[in-house]
Amino acid sequence: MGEYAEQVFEQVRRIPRGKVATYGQVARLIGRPRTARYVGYALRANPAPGADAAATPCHRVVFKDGSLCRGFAFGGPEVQREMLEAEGVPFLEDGRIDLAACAWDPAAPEDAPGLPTAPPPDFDWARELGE
DNA sequence: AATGTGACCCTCT
DNA sequence: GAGAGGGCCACAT
Repeated sequence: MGEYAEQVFEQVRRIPRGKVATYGQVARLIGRPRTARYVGYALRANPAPGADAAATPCHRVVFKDGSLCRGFAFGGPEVQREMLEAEGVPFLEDGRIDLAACAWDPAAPEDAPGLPTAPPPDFDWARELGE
C-alpha cells in the first residue's frame, strides 16, 4: 500500500465514535489539500470494509454536504447509515448527516475535556481546518 | 510509457 | 445559484 493510502487510514482511524469527517478534511490532514477524490480512492482499497470497520472506520468519512457516497460502499448507503446511527450520529430529515452536530474536530482530541464544539450551521469548519 | 478512471472539492463562469 | 472544469494519487490496461 502506498504511503498516501497509509496516511489516509491513519487519520480515518483517529475519527472517534459518533463523529464523522469529510474526504476533503482527511486530505488536508495528511498534508494533501485538493486530493479529496483520491482519499476516496485510497479507501476503496480498504480490505473488507465491513469487517475492518472497527479498525479503519471508513464509514465515518462522508461528503462535505453530509450526504453519503452513492453506489458501492459497505454494501450500500443504507448500511453505512445504520452503522453511523448505531454510533449516535444524528441524521436530518432529508437523509443527510447533521455535520454541525457531529463533525470531527482533530484539534479537539478525545483526551480534551468534553466540549460541545458545535459550530453554527453556516460555519465553514472544513475551510477553517485547512487554514 | 501513455491513458483513463475513481468513496471529491473548490473555483470560476 | 447552477454548471463546467481543474486539481493531482494510485493503479489497471
